[in-house]
Amino acid sequence: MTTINDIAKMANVSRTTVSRVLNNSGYVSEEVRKRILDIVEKTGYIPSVSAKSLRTKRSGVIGVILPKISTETASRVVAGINEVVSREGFQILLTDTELKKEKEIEYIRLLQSRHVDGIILLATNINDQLLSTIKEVNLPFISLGQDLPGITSIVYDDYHAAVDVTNMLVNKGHSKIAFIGVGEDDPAVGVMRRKGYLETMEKHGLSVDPSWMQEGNFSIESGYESMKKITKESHGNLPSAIFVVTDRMAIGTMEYLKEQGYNIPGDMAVAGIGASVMSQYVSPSLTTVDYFNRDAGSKSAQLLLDQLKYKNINEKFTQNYRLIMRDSV
Amino acid sequence: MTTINDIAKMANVSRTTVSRVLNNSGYVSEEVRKRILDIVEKTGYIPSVSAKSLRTKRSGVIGVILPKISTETASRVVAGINEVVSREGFQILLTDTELKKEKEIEYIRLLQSRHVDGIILLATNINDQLLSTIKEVNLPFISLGQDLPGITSIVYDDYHAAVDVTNMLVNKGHSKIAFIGVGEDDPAVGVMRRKGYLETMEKHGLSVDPSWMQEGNFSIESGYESMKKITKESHGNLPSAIFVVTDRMAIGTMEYLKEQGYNIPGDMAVAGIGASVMSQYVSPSLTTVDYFNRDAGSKSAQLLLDQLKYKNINEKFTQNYRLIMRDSV
DNA sequence: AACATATGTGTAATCGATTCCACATTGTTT
DNA sequence: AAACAATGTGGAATCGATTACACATATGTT
Repeated sequence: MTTINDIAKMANVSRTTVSRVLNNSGYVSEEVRKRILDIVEKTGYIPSVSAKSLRTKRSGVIGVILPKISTETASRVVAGINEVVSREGFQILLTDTELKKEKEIEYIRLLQSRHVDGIILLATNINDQLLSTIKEVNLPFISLGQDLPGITSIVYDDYHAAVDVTNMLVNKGHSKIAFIGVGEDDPAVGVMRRKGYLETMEKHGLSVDPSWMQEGNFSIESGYESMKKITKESHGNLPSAIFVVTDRMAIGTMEYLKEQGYNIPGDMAVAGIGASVMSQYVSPSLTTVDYFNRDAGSKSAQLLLDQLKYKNINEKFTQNYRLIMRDSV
Repeated sequence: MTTINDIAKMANVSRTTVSRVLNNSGYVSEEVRKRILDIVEKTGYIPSVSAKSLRTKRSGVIGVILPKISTETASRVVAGINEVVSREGFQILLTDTELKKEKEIEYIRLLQSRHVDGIILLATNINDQLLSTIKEVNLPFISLGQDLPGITSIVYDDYHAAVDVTNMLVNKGHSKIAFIGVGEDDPAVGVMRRKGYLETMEKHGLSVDPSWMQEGNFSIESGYESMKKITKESHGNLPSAIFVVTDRMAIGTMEYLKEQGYNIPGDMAVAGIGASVMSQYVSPSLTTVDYFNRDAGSKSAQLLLDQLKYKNINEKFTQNYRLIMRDSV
């Protein structure tokens, strides 16, 4: 490896001067600058990031903590983040909690030790230990998808999206609307979407049979099983529409229905959330909500970079969304 | 930030001793070890990775270069890589070339300057400059998906997969089989899959109308357009089956066919490669080839770690695959 | 008892950059 | 012509770890 000292020697200057050229700081004569740049070019010299970051306390890396790496949402968000940060010469250090809560905290600490310049967390839950860890590491921090108190958060409008979907189903003439959600430890997906559904049903004076509310775990399979449960447990009091809180589970739901010979949307209307590519190509195509994940990713990244440059702002942002009407309703 | 010096002072020892405790090297009395560990625990001290890696030349990070971050293949591969490396305490530094070849080289250099311990590259092409750059950085290196001469590569068996798909279509009674491929600068997807198709057609003595061979760019849209071209340009000599080299393009192909009122597989059989989740849920479900991307990812990671520990092996591995018969054929 | 070996700890050099300070030269202002 | 500012360059400390080497003490072997 060639180092700054090698370059200095070759150019017959001190390493101070080389550093000045490389960082465009201080005075350097045009002649020397050119000489140094030529040598840098020729040797393909690249400064050691470790040395640089040891000295400057900045690494040019931002840490991203994902609940699950191989999901469409995650990869869209990462693409959005990458778009912004790479433009400014930053790199992404990826970590995957595999949906285990303890790991969120563990990875925050780990990223800190790696001197990342900031962290973007896609949390799946909220707890005190998580919050205090975030406070402790004291780094520019963005929460994406969950509203973490005291921390800059950019959240999806889960409540209103759920309200809109439910209203839309009601407006289409449905009064018996079922719901497949996820666990309540996830405030965004588990709590807010369910709340939007329940309150809208109530507002319209529509009753909800207990058997109509099932809980999945984000997988296609769990959507399939939940739908099966509804048909089994509702004893003839079958809903005419179902609101499933994620596209993947909605796909599973549709699979079961199709398998059982139900017509979609004739016998049962289905709506999801997520606007996965798949939702467009299943048949019938799935009515869903687009959360603009990629935009959410770039926005988080932008906010993080802002925090890095200026103050530690603590603000809340709500991402907007769009209901996509398709053939499943 | 607390440093090793702070810990040393608090424990009334030299930083050498602290380092020994932290790295389990050399002799340290049980008493001192305990004293130090207690302090480390209490202060939440984490060693600076920059300092450590400046001194040791190892970072605990492995670099991954992807052609496109938000694809199913990429996220599966990354999941596989992550599974293996995180188990050994390594982190992933992600970069995305956005399908631009120059960036592959640029990122290799960049990862080098970040002192990554190794690199996994998902290349989309091969050229001399790329090869020489890889030689120069002289790091444990794995190429996934392309066979790079002189470099440990783990490749998909594109040729035989294409042969199998084509044979399968022939065995189903098709003799007029079209093909949608990608550009030839991609040796794996562009060249090998086409070769498998052409040679198999030839072996069966089947002719290929020039209009039956189109080229897309991996996008769903380009599959749609290619199919449109085939119907337009074949002047009545329409194929009865089509082999599309990626699932996404195959989905686009099916879209066009369905839109035009063709029956799949009655009027036209369609086969893809990739086993995307989507392929399972479109209708009709798509016959495709499963490349076990996740396994390929973990295998690459495992090989990289092996190289790190032992020698710089230079071997070639061929990943196996599986033809999945579904309803589109 | 003499010597070798094992155990425990510290000193100081080192990794490759950045940056404060000093110093020299040149140009500008009074 | 003296004083001052602007420009250009280098010396040396520094960031926070690792590690070769030296040294002291304890233990074991003949």
